[in-house]
Amino acid sequence: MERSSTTSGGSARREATRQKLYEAAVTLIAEQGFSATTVDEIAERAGVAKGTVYYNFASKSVLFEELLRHGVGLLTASLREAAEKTAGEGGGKVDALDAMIRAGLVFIDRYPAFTQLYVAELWRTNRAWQSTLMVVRQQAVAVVEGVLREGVADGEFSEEIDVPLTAAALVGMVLVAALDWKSFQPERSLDDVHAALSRLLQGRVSGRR
Amino acid sequence: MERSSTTSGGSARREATRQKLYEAAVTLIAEQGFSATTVDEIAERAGVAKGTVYYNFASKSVLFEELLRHGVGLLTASLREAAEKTAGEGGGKVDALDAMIRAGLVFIDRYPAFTQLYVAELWRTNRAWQSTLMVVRQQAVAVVEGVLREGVADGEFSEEIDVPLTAAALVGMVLVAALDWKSFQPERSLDDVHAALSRLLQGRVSGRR
DNA sequence: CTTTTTGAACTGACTGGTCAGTGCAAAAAC
DNA sequence: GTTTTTGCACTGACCAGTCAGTTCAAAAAG
Repeated sequence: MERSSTTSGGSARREATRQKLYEAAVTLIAEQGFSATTVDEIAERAGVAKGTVYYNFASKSVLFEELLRHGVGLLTASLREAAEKTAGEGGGKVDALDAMIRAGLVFIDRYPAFTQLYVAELWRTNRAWQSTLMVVRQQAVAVVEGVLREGVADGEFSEEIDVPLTAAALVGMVLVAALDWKSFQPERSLDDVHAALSRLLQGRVSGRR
Repeated sequence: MERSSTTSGGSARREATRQKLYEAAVTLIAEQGFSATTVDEIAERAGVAKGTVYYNFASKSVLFEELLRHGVGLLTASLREAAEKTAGEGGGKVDALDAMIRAGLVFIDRYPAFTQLYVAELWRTNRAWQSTLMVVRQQAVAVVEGVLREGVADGEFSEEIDVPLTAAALVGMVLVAALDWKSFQPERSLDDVHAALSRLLQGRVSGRR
């Protein structure tokens, strides 16, 4: 008998069903929230019987937790890749941060619903999946913190910066700007948004051009 | 007889009950989300019977909407005051932004639950109070946008900045940094957090001290 | 001053509906 | 032959909203 969770076990067919369920759940939960989304809705949107949901996941919360892990895994990989690429090209840490901002924007552009849902749940307390969220948050923020720390060590960034706080602020800057972009002016191009955030990152806001 | 507070009649007693319900609702909804919070819980925490909730508010959603309006009203007033004060002191627009960052932090420090709940609901779609949220969001962001626009007009900020996007990014920076502060390192002082964000705002991250 | 009336505010048991999760036999896929 | 999916009926808990009745302070009447 299969156990859910780890990536290795499932057959290709099962994996496809799981994927469909993730996709259905992510948009519904992003729109309505976890509690307001019913398992029947998820099954219906995925084009699958309700029993199948429970054959593949132990419960609604477990489905959600695995969805979180899955999504943040993608984001983290993408951020890391961006940072490593600029390092390979001999860019400084500012370039690495800039590349990560872009990677973040690309991610949000591709998976807006996931981002929405993540933000909505992250700072809640007293929820079943709280510990999962903490782990998953740390994974993503750690990549940014890593780059900041290396920058301080290199002398590229001031020693006075507060690494965890600055990392959180940078993440927040990208997150909120991107969600606003998607929600309120979706016609803007990614490059446009990226340019605005780059400018802010590099302190080129004050002072004439 | 007492005659005070907001628009339209409402006895002092009634107003006090409403206030208790707001306070009970804000923490519960911040912790658990709107749908997962029951009216019974809100009533119990407020020390009031369930019927009283419905005597004072037409429905659970209406209670929530009025809570949102109430909270964002406080924030907006606080931001505006901060901006005007620096203007009176002859500070530049960067000082105004800095003062608003501080005002934002003070607000979040005082009402963390409200902030949490606001963030969690802001980017959801298809919800009953969607239009309320939009109005209320615009109120707050408009204050920041106003200062940015004035700064561009004065020549203090580059003409190339994208006002709405930059405003969103600044709000996000403060929001996420503050929520992280409250959630994960609550022992930090407000000044500490403010200093870190100021540094980021003024582009004093890169380059040795 | 005392009694009666009024009505706003509040109460909590109750109702009708919803939903997570179960059970299982049969079909489909592999 | 085994794994996975289906379809559907069922249960038990939970919950938003209702409503008939209670409380009580202040106004009106005596």
